[in-house]
Amino acid sequence: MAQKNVISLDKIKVACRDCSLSTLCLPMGLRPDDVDRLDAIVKRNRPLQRGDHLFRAGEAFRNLYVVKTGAVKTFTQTNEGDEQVVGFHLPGEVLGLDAIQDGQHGCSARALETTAICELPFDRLEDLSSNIPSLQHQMFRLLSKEISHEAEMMALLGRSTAEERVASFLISLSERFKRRGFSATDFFLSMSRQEIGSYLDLALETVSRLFTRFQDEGILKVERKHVQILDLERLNGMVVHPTNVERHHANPST
Amino acid sequence: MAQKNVISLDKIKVACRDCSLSTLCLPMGLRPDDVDRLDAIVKRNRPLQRGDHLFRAGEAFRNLYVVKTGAVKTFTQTNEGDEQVVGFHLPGEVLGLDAIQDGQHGCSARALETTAICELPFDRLEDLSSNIPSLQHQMFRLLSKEISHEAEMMALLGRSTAEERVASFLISLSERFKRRGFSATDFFLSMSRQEIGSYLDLALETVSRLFTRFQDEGILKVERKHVQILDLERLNGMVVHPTNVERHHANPST
DNA sequence: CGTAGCTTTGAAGATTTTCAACCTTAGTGG
DNA sequence: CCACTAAGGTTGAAAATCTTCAAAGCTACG
Repeated sequence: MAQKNVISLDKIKVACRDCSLSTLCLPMGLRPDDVDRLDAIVKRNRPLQRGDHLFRAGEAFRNLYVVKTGAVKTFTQTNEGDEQVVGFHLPGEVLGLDAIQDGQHGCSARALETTAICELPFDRLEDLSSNIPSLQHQMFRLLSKEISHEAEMMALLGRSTAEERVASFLISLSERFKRRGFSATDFFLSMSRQEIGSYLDLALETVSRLFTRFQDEGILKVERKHVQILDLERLNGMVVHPTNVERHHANPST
Repeated sequence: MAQKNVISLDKIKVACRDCSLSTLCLPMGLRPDDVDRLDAIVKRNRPLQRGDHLFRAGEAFRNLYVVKTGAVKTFTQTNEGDEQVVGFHLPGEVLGLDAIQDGQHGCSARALETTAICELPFDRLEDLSSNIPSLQHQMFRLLSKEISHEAEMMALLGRSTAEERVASFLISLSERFKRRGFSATDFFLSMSRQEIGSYLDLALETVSRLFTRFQDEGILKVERKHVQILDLERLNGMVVHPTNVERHHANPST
């Protein structure tokens, strides 16, 4: 036990610097000593292999998880036995936020490839947040960000043709890779066409066909899991963007 | 000023008891004096009329809002000028949680009918949360609940035929009315077919047709905005429910 | 090298949207 | 009090989109 702690204390800091730290702290700085206090509660486990579960629907909620490297999918299963992909989680992104609510995971999470994870015991995170106002603020922002992100996803699933959905999906991946320092135009999909389809509510064949079409149109180069975006502008042009400015058409009440 | 405060102090408590209180406090009790401290920051404005804005996309975020009576829709506008309904908010439900993230509202909110609202200044709520651990916990739960709720919505939009979507929509309304003490089987829709369609990503005609069909099948009685659910069981049977138990089919990794 | 698991592609079928017309209700003003 | 209008709702038919079913190709792994 003691030994494990000694070993992990160093590792923890390293782990924290590149995952929980960037997620929880960077957006609005904590004081260095507060960062250390946060570091101290982070746990880092051995990497997950492709197909390993991070948690399962119905399990008790204890930790938030931050993806360090690799990729994770979250999903539910319907009473008809098939899987519904709820989300894909890339490095720097947090899982488990939906489970705070009732202390139980509402979906399962599995590694799509070899994946390193940081573990944040939620009860300790709450204690810490009580004592560090700026951490509390970060936590609120983190949760809020997740809400915004899902609202965006809904808007995407909401107003979209298959073309728009696949385009949005690729743009989303591109932006998320970019934010974490990877190439925005050349990356590998860690998920199958099936999983993409489940996520976007499209048949896997439709996803495949769209990839092919985008390639024919010179927008992409796709070779199985390897995607290169050749014309990001045209891809962007396919999706309907929400504006922040409300247009004034006759207001029913005034 | 002084007079306004005197007047509002009483009103506030009443307002709080039936909106922010039930949302923020009831799920896991705060101590009575803490409830009073929460009460003290709640503001209550004059009711909104149908069509009035509660906030607009792009505005600075200052407050969370709790619907006391009535109904509110949130929506964005696309660069093509049409409106995308993001959510409907019934009594007891909270708006604005997505805006904590970057201090700016990402969608607009408008009253669908005459609506009373409680206003919670977020900065004061944060201060209070720092000092009242159980309130902080409630806030985390509240945010998490919103995430879960949106994940559910995504799952709904995700794996659904038009029939499932409309059925789920009605079930959702039914449950939310029930939770707040209204009839679960007899209610008025405060939104138009157009708005329902926008929310569910269906043409308004499709929504209308489904209502008609459900009525022909004896599941509903619909007369414009007035809906009666005659066979909730059959309605439930239409939607694919997520299970909490993950089925074991061949695990790709083991 | 063979098999299993993705992926791609084609063609038929189902669902949903679009366009258009018509109906109903509530509100307005003659 | 009634006709008129505007907004929302319903209904039908054609067109577009997406799914399903089926078959075949490709890769990776043992």
